Amino acid sequence: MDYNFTEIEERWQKFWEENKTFKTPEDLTNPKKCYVLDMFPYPSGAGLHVGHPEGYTATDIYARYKRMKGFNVLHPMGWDAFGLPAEQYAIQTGTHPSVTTKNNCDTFRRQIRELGLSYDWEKEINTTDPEYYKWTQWIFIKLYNTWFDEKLQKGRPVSELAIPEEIRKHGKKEISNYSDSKRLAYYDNALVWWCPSCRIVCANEEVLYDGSHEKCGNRVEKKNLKQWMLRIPHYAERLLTGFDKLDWPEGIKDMQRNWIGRSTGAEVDFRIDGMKEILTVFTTRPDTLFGATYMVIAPEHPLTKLITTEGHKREVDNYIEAASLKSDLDRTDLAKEKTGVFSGRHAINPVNLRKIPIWVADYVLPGYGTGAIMAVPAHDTRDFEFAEKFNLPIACIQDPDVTDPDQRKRIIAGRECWTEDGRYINSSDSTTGIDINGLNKEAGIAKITAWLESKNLGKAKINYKLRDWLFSRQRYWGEPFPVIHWEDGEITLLDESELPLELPALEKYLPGESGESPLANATEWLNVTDRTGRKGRRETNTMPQWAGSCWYYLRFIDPRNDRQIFDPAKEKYWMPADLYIGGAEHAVLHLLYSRFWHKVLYDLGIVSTDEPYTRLYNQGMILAFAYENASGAKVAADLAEERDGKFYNRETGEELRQLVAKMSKSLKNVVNPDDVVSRYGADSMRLYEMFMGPLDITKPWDDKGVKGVSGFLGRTFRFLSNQANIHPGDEDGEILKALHQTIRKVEGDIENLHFNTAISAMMIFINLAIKKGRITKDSARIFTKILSPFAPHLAEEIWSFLGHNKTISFEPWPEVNEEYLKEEIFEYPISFNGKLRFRITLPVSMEKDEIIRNVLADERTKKWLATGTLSNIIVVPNRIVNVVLKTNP
RNA sequence: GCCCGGAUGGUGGAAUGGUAGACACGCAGGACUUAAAAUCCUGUGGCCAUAACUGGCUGUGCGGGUUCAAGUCCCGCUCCGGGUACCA
Repeated sequence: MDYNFTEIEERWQKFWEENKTFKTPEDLTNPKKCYVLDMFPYPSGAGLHVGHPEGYTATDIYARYKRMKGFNVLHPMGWDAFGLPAEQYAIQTGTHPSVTTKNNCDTFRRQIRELGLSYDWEKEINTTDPEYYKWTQWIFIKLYNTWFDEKLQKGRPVSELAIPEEIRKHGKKEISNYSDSKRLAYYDNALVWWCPSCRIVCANEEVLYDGSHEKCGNRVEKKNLKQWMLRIPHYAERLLTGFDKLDWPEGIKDMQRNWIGRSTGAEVDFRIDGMKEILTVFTTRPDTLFGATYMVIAPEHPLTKLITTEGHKREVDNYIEAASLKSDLDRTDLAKEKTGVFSGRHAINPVNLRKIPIWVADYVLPGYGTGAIMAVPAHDTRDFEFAEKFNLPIACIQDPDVTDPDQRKRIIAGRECWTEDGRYINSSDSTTGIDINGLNKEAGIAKITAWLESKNLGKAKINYKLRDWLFSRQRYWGEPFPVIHWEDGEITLLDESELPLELPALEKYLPGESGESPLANATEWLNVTDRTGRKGRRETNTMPQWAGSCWYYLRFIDPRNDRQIFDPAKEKYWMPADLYIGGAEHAVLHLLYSRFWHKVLYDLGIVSTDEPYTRLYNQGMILAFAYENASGAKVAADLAEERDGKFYNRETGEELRQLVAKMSKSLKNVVNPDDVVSRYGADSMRLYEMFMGPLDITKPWDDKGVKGVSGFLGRTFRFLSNQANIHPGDEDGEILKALHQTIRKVEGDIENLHFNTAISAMMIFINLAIKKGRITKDSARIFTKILSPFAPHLAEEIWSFLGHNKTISFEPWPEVNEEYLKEEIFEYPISFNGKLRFRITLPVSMEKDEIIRNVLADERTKKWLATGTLSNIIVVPNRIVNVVLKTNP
């Protein structure tokens, strides 16, 4: 019988749908549960590309396997549908984004269904559905009403915030300001990145290092705008320690650790000569205080203007002005050439009471640490560069741990910078009584920090790079904030009962050039009046796209609940997500934001776990071959033809160059999953996606590879669907052994997400079975079961041939019978000095001595013994024998 | 610059320190066919020897090292990919 995949796949997709095969079990008493989660997609107009099904197939195999293992499985899919493309389209055509979104979701859903992915569609969610974003707004209210208790390291309701007497006596306004200063969500003037092309503010995270917007590639500018911010840095420590119990790739944990950027050091107070103000700096190297020969203060620092002396005022003001006009791009661009001016003022180094000049320079950033530094040019490369340029003194205070005597001389003379360890020199002072000479870095840091603390001159301090999260966008197509700004300046949030606050209908979606959201045009929606007649305006910014994806995994648990965000009993049962797969592009932002929200919800008792995703895995990117001709013009991939290892344009015959690159329209190398499905079938598509290589690596799509797996499925189908090949007798020993080896291999590989080798194991089995010509019905059943998570349509079809009328999806996963795997004999590789020479077949139970006797007795051994003198024989039972010879000269 | 990956046949890739190249593509030869496609069978890292069976040398980016034994562990590089960027 021919393998008619189209017919088979349609039939089973229909069957699963009609029978609600993959409906999530309602019974919460099964102790075995498995929540298998995909990063839900943004439904773009282009439809699915082959990168999507990679992760989806992996989770699908895992979910199907777990069902067969007796687990209750939650495997949902939904749409992260707020976002710019639908809004851009609305601006151009006037089509409401919800229309565009609905069409795109329909396409995605159809494509996903056609891949035979076993999602429970009753759990489908859409972040743009008011019934969904109602709860996004609800969480925002929770964030607003939460403060972070440093002592308990825990978020708590603002109602539990103790107001200090000091504040209380200043009245209501001060009290309210005080709580606002503690809330996890706050509204403030912020110097923010603004993309003039998208007319939107961007989070720091969305601005690339070259100063361009990651979404559109255009240059961003700084703008001062009133914005909503979230105090994620409060959770920095918890976000770091949370990793300990997570089964995540180390690389992703590292990326998040870098992003959080914890650094330990000390804050040190410097007196300013002739003023009562104190200049506090943060340093990771308090041990180098004796080498601090000048200070640098950021132009934006509140003390900068104050400390500047009359004679330097003009110069400093000009510098501040210039720095404020510079975009951060310029600031980074000029990184190679540092700039700065002298303030005219000196600070007093607390360790030796020497006066050191205070400079103003923009290589010190206002947002990190205290916005001012002590400069130790001898032991910090940036300070060294600056000092060299402006002829500032460089005082080496550390005899470096170097072997090169010339280098050591240069360092001690202050002609070269040394940032590693060494022994302190010139690091004592009789007036202040501190002395760290002779110590190394670790001991020096400890001693100086303790001394600073004892003299009340400073304290140990931990700093983080992580900044407050800019949480508003000047856009229409996002969640509206449940916020009203009153004419008297008060800000109130809607009551939970007033949610959702729906997006109003608009005629024009274009945002204002000054940073006004298009919602400012929705007059009727915008203006509100309270009972007392006080007038107010709704917040016109909307939430960023991250908002909806921060918590969607929670709504999947109970998506139709209209009274609660979810039923707590269900949350307790299903959380945390046992497996979460998606692209590494979300390694930092989505995962960090999402963990942050989750921890807040945990602190408030809304969720039962501290972390949302137990096991995370990143699929690699799928690249594709692209072709260009001699002049560099791209040629569509399907026009390229290979002959003798060279590539030619099928139509013009000109020679082409093959490239491997990301799929893109401009390279004309996009592979459309629909084409693959119609040519080879969904099962082949699934199998190829998994067979290409390890899930986590970047790999190129090659149509020829699909042929390989499709051939395997065809052979399997033809072999197992032919009654003549299925016999009623006892199973052949070799087949039985291979079958059970295959079960074990496939099971272990699925658990480890090594799908490529699982597939190759199944290929090996089928090749053997075909060679043998027949197998028993039992073997056929077992093989069909282990194949079913990978190629579910085909497996269902064969399962029904084998006489079953129920779905294979819940058949128990076959057990490995160790009896069949036992070996009587082992073919020992015999090597001489590590080089394999020949093999001897011996019983597995044979003792070492006996093995050695057998090896020595072998005719072929004599030949090799003649090349040297026998010195040792290593026998690793059932593995290898290595004869060690001393070679004759 | 710093952090993290990676480098294995013509290609994608396999290998708990123990038989390198599983499986698949491609290629070559053969069967079926009027022919092609499809399908099936055989071979396939490189080099050398042999009529052949077979035998030898060599081989996992480069250079060292540890070990009876290294693709795998250690040290030093090169190149490629990802992240990050004056973070004090």
